[in-house]
Amino acid sequence: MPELPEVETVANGVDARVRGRRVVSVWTSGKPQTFKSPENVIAETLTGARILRVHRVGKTIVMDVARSSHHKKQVLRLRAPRSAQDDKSTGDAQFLIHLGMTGRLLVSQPEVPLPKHTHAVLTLDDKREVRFVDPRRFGRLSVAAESYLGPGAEPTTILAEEFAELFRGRKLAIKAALLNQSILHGVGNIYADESLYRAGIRPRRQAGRLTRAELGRLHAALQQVLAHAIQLGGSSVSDYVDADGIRGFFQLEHMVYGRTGELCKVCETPLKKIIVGGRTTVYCPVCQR
DNA sequence: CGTCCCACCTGATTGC
DNA sequence: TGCAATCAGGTGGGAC
Repeated sequence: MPELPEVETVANGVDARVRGRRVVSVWTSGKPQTFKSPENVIAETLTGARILRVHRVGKTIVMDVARSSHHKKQVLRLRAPRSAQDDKSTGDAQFLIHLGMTGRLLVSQPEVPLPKHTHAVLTLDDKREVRFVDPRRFGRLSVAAESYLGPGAEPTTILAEEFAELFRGRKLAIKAALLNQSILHGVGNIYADESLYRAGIRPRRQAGRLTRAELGRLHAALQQVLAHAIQLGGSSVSDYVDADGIRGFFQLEHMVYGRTGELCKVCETPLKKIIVGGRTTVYCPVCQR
């Protein structure tokens, strides 16, 4: 379920429900590849911690927590070697949740049965549970001591000049560049195709060869599409739901994604499907040049 | 280093 | 109905 608008919707929903609560216990599934930090480190970092807020960086959900001083000592003792930097740390930490393709982060009453493929449960001081559920197990959980910023630029706030600069000299296709999280973070297959359509640019065009005008259109289209999708709670393509179990509505606004062979809503030409950057890509051969 | 490609998983849908 | 093939919102590591 996971591009920037969906991740932001989930993060905001979880934030509204759990901000200020304390984590009293942590359970993890033991499926090794789900955990980027060792499971015991995740459990020990979060147990007893207060949730300060939940937000989004790129496609990653970030839960800021404050640990008690007693607990902080325990966790730091596990990390060797210790540095002076660690000793000066505030005792705050972050729980990072990447949803992969099928991950969900849910806040549930304890009597609601655990869904199949649940990989982590944080029990809160009011008995409710934050649950991470992920059938395909492409999602990842970790904890970090420092504030996580992510590798790429933030698409919702980047200025047009800086945006254009990201693609200078790049030989890869513009669609592949949009998907590359170390260039720009948060954009995935849906919003790459939708923004390229709205900007009138073919997905296979070399990123470094786009004109300044085209990059200006792409910057504007991408920001509009992301803002509109966030407003509608994201796109529910199959089973994506927010923290309340409610589907998004941006899928009703899709012009190309998932519409292979259907007619372009502007010129009525059949939409074409190609593979770019290893991903299915749909575009209008007439409207996109 | 930049770019490309495939493996990593389960489940839903399609096609024979 | 049954079973195999195909496809899916994403990455990360290895090859070139």
